[in-house]
Amino acid sequence: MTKEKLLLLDGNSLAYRAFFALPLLTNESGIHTNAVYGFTTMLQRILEEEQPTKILVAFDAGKTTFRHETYTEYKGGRQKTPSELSEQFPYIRKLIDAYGIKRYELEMYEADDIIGTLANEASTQDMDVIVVSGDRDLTQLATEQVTVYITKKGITEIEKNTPAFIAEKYGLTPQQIIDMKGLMGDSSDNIPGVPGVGEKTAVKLLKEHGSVESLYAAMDTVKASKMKEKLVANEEQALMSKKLATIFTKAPIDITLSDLAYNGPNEEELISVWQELGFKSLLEKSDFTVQEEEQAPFDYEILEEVKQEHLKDVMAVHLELEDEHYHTCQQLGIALTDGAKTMYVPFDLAAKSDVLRLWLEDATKIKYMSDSKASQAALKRAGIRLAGVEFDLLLASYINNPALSGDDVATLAKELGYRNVQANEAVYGKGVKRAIPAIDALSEHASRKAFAVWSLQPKLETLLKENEQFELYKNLELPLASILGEMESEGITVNRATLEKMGQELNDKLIVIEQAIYAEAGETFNINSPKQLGVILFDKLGLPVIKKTKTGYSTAADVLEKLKPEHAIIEHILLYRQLGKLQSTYIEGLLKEIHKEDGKVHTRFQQALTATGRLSSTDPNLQNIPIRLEEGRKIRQAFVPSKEDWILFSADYSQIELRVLAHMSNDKNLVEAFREGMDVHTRTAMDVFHVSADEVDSNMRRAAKAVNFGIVYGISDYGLSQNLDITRKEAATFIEKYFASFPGVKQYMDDIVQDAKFNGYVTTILNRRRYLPDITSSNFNLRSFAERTAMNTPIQGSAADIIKKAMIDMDARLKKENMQAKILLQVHDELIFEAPKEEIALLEKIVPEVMENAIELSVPLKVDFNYGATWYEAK
DNA sequence: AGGATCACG
DNA sequence: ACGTACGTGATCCTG
Repeated sequence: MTKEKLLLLDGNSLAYRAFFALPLLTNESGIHTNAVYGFTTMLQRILEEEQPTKILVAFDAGKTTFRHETYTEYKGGRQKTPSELSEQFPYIRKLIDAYGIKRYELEMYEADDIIGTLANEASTQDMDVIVVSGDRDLTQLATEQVTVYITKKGITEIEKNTPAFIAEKYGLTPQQIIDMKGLMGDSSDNIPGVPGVGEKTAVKLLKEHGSVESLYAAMDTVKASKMKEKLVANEEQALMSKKLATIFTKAPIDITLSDLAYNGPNEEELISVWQELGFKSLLEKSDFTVQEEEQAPFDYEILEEVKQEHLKDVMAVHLELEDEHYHTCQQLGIALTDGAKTMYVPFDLAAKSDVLRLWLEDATKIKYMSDSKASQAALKRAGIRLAGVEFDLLLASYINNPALSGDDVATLAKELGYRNVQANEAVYGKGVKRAIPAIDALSEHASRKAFAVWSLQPKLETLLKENEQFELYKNLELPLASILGEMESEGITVNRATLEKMGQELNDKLIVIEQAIYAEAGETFNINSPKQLGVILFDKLGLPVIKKTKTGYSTAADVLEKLKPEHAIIEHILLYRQLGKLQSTYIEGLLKEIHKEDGKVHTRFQQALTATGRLSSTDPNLQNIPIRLEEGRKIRQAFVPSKEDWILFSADYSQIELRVLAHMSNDKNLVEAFREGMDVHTRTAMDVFHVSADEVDSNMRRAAKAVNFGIVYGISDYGLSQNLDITRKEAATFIEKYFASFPGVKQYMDDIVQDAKFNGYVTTILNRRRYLPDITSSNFNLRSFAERTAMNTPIQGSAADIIKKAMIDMDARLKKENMQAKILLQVHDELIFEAPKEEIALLEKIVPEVMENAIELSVPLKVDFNYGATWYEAK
């Protein structure tokens, strides 16, 4: 075994050094990063050069230490730590944790004392010790075993203080460094020493007498001089100074050397911290991404025929797909494992195997999978109706922590410390080099995934149960996955001809507007380029600059809206933008997504993506089809039922988020408003403006509505002022009046932020969690954002819980009633169905009934509905 | 690849 | 005093 090497870092001192050595760097979110950056580069270098086996970073704990008992002025008169530095300490701690390095601080003691104590302890064992600090005092710890590294010139150079080095430099032993300081003092720590004695004198005296004590013992022999008078006059002060400068090596620490083992960084975590801080150069230099995981050998078999004996009652199953577009991509193969034997079946064989198909369709045969919805949809295309999924790694991992990104098995597994599976990128390649690998690599990759799912199932279920989230996962998300899969596979019919006709008309209009803009600008340019547009508007036409972005002038709609009276071009640009958006995103974009085979679009609902528990929709996104402006709303005319004499039926929750807020805050006034079936915005206006219901005009209601939105988002006066285009002060008054009228809401908002600070997370009605690590950040921006999130997430997330539950109940009810009606889409607070006309009456009864009773709140839920021959008409 | 913009709830 | 509304996805431009 190689000799142990202990690295002891003086966290505070190194952070200070780095801070003052480097210019004030900031990252994208405006946090200063120079101290963290300097600290990191220094740490990287030392790790590389020294290869320590144990590490500790020590920090100073509080302001007072035991030294203050000796001398209350200790470290007095110091400049307060600059806020640009103090805001970096949380990141330094985060970084150290990501490295897997232990850190420690102790009340009443300084980092020096922790380091001294551990260095001392290590010296009793056969261990090399390296101490790193920016503070020269630490050199007193140097021995044959302990080398003290002191940073020089900021942090770029290091001076290695061994006893020999110190002897050469000062002619003193390391212990005499303390005496030296006792005599000369230290202005930065406010240690007085003997006035008039500097380094030279101190060294000379110590060479002659050995120590402060012996110097005073031998004072009689010293020749009378000014210096002697000073020494005599300050004897007590010299002895006290020495005492203050002495590092205490018997601090009552409760860690031992064996706690300090260093096993390398948690790469995921480190990369994420570096990304957060914007350390691009370090990310590029690091070999983390290219580093191949050392793969343990893996045993599996490629089947040439699937036999009954291969298939067990409980197995992990992985359907390997060509890419994430599971409605269109090629299915490559199926891997199966029962933990003992792992098998791979090429998909062409699987598709032909009745044995395998029957097993996959058998709900009593239990399957553990990851992203079962993707598999369900891709199998359906091959005529296989997947059933019996009892575990889904993707969903379990998402419920456990929705912040974790990755959706492939390797990423999910790695987050749980399981590494015997490769990233898709490593097997398929990326960018233009991406290709389906040969059968041996492909089959092993898929097999390892199945095995990973098998291995992680117990662990995740335990984690979920510990957090009381197993119900949410098993009874909500898992069955929902199957329903969403059916919705996606069913798809919604889009009338190509309708879109193409709209596209033609739009195109004609766009050409006219484009010419008008060029004429008004006096030249042609790319209207879609904010940069070029900015030059035209603000430089050439000299319009007033209202807002700027990072990259230049802002030309966003709210800015242009204010510029409307200034120039005729503005209106044209706004119209060009509006129509251009419709053309590119909703006409051309949607046309590209229509499947030739069935004339439908098949979106993918991302079920494990949002931080709040909502779904999202991609390829195409069917959750942001225009509705607010009439021109855009017409796009909905292209969405039609799949069969003749069918209709589209749309049902949406009225004010679900405010109802959730009423329920959770239990605010008397808000609860009463909903129980009495009042218009909540009108009610808010009455309270805020102190008027009666019939005195509320449209402007008052509009303002009240904005306040209600603000409340849901985690209000700020600035945000509200921007939204309503009023002054901050006026906005603040609104908020004040709102809270006076709805004190329960105010109480809830305060409580939820407190809860989040205490727990580190917030929860929804069905116990969905969102962690908010920034809630205790010293960075104002980050903390404020986390606070607003703490207020908003339980509301948005609980609304998501409710509609998800409604979808499950709805699916069951449609089956129970033997209906042909199908749920096609979910748009956060709205469900869209298609059904034969004959079922309209029944839908009108059961849809609101099921949705309104999905979850019982202390206020009623209300559902509005409509139907028609197109989505446009179902309003 | 990231920013700006804009579509939705 | 600090600088903002919460949650998404698609398209276009630019470096």
